[in-house]
Amino acid sequence: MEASSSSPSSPPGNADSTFTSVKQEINSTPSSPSETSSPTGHKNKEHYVPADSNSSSTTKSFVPCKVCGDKASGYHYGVTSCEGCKGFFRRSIQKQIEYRCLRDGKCLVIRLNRNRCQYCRFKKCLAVGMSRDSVRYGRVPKRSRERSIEENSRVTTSDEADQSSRDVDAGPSQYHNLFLTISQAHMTNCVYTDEHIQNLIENPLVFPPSIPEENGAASSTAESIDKQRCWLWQHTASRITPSIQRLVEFAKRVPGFTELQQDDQLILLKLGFLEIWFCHVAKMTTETSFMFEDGLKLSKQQLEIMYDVDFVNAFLEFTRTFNGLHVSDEEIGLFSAVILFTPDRFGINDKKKIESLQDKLIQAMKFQVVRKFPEDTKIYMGLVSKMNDLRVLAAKFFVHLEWLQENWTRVTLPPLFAEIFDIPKEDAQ
Amino acid sequence: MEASSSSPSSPPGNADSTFTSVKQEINSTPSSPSETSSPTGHKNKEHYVPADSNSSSTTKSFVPCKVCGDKASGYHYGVTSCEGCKGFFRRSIQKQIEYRCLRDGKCLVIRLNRNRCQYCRFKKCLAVGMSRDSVRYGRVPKRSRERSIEENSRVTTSDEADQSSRDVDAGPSQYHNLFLTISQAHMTNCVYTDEHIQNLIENPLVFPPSIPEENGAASSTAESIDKQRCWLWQHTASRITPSIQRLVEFAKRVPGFTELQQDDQLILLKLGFLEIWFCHVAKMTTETSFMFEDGLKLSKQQLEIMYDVDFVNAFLEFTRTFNGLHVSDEEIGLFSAVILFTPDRFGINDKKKIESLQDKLIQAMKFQVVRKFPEDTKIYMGLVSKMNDLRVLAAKFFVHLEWLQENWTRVTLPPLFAEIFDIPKEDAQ
DNA sequence: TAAGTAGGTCACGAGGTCAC
DNA sequence: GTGACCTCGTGACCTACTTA
Repeated sequence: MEASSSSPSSPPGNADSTFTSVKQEINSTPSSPSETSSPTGHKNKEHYVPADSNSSSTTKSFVPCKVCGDKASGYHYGVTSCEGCKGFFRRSIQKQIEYRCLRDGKCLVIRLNRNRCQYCRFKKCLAVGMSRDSVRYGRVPKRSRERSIEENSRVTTSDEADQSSRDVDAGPSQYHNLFLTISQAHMTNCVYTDEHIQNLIENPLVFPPSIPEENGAASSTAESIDKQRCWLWQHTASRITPSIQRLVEFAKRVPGFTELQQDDQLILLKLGFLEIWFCHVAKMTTETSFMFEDGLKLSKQQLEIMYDVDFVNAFLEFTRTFNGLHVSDEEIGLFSAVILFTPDRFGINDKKKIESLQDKLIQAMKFQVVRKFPEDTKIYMGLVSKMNDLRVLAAKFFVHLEWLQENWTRVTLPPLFAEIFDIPKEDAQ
Repeated sequence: MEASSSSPSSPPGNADSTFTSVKQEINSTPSSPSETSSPTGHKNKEHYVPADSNSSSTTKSFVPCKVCGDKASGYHYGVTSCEGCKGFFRRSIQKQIEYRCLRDGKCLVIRLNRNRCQYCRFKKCLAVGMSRDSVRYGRVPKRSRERSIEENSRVTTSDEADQSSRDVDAGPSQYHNLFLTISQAHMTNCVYTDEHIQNLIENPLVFPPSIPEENGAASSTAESIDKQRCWLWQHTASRITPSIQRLVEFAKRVPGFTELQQDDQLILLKLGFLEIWFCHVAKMTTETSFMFEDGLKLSKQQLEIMYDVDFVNAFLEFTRTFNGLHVSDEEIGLFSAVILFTPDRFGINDKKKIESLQDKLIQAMKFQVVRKFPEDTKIYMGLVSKMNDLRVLAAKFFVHLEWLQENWTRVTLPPLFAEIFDIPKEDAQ
């Protein structure tokens, strides 16, 4: 029950011979960021491969736009950016348009909403260093390779094009940059954001006729309970798996992650996923029910069938207190990154590096939260204390996985899901 | 307080054993001119070392393109020029393209904007003497060395290859050439130009939570004031330092500077920097605030914490009147050169030479300003009178440096900053 | 032969276009 | 107004050629 102990899940050990699905996720570029939820239908020039992808992974290297996180088409006005932001910036400076923000001038600019506020989009363009002065004509010098590598490992969004003076200052503005980068990565990849869930259509899970429903009080046979459990896990697994994929995409955009050795990347993802997922789905949870990203709703009773009363109570208690902190989506993103970079996961090699990265993230989170509520460090402290709760909760969850590890033949599990939770697979050759 | 007296700063004395950072700045070629602010990513052939750097300094010899000031790659079409201008000129004469200027045909051609007006770029190419007739093939004769030296000391931009008829005229056109050379150097290196600052994102400095803000009137403890002062100097120093570097780059491109003995170069930079910096940042200053090149904004109250009411008032008064002269960026550049070549700085050896160089600069400035407003010598006189104000202002600033000289352990100061303001350093071996 | 440049090459990005 | 696609100018490198 002590939080500092490592997760009960089995260590990845020889990470080279296993976890093929997770590795695939890490190494392959996503078809498009969250293409699942929005069809922008990219067909950009594929020639923009600045890093040449020798940075431990990412073979095809998806390069995000510094402004909105969409797929960058090249280096425009001094900044790696997409066709959209390039065109928008060009029009803005050509016509010298004055924009105005209808809100507080702090809109988060991501692909999904980049057209909602021109003021904040243009502001972001400038913030990341777009400028007519920074245009680069002609062939790219060979050192672009080194530059992109170095750029990747730098823990900041500021492009190499902008004033070095900004780099001198390792303080607040760096933290804010880090916050923006991670917010963007989170908002692009997570589907449990306020925006995504506001228009959900509830869809309570009902058992099929083949599985007798326990509407009475007494008639619950052990057999029907077991069938229900299968049914519940089936649905749960198919909905957890996309979240794993998205976490991988998120992780790849957290500065420093792709520079870790691949074994460590795997361990962080494998042992961090659940804790992060709990944070994301907290807002989907009420006293009596839990809802997935697609509106599928499980009642508290159904949850208790899957797990047990003890876990469900612990889970509901966590979500209740976590929701009580009133953390914004952006902050949840930053917090997710902090959890991801937990240095003392079992089996980690380069603990030091992860520790220092987490340190930066924690500083950024502290800075962000304290800036928002200067009078009140309660939220920051609350988040920190939640890190322990999450470990405990995840440990409890892992216990219930034992049922799956025994009954894996009765549920069709996506490979990625099976791998991350150490569940045997069909083709165990 | 008398303007003719030397600055209270300690004289450089044995310049050989100290000021290593400043010397490094002087002697080393910049990775690229103002690469800090723009990533044109140069990696030209390094073999272009025409002067072989025996001119007192410049060991690696950055040679600017006569057309745009970018790093020259050699001698093309009779002119020391960069790959860009070489290719541009070749294409222009090959295709016999007729260009047109969308403005008044007087665009300043510097690296940052050389692609914005082909007409003015081509005009500049011709003006500096580019021609198909002037091509030089094959190995460079030994006399190149003498030529480069002579070329450097000549106070003109006109290349040695161009029509000698132009050289006969030592009057107005020479001043205009000097003006163009210095404008180019200034626009390339200074970040406080209109173009750079037009799209700044304001970023008011806020004290971190660890430093209690004095929002009330009475509760300002001496201790918190002191902490605030540290914080303010920290930010200021990290932003002043790049300006010092840029001034060195600027100075190296003012005709005659690199021919001075190194001790004199150091003294001019050391004692001239502040005055020049005040001129550059004047436009960033309003009645109530001051802004750095990256948008970081200090309130008048914060300035008064750093310095005192007297200095802040003097500074604001200077900026107010200086801004009232409505001097253009190019003219600020020329004025900066005039201030740089102040002959009566403490410790100067070759006063005569500096005097004669400053004389030329003053003539050029007068010529330039009077040409612009023929009916009105007020601006010229205004500038001249500002030279005294600047000395007084700098003297007042130096007094406040005493605080830093005592508290240097509490602020992390860049070596260059520490050196130019005589602040003790960690490794005082 | 060695040093050094004109001209060619082609990866790239600015700016324009137009269906949406 | 937006952004996928297009055209064309740009300039980092390269080769061929010139001259000491």
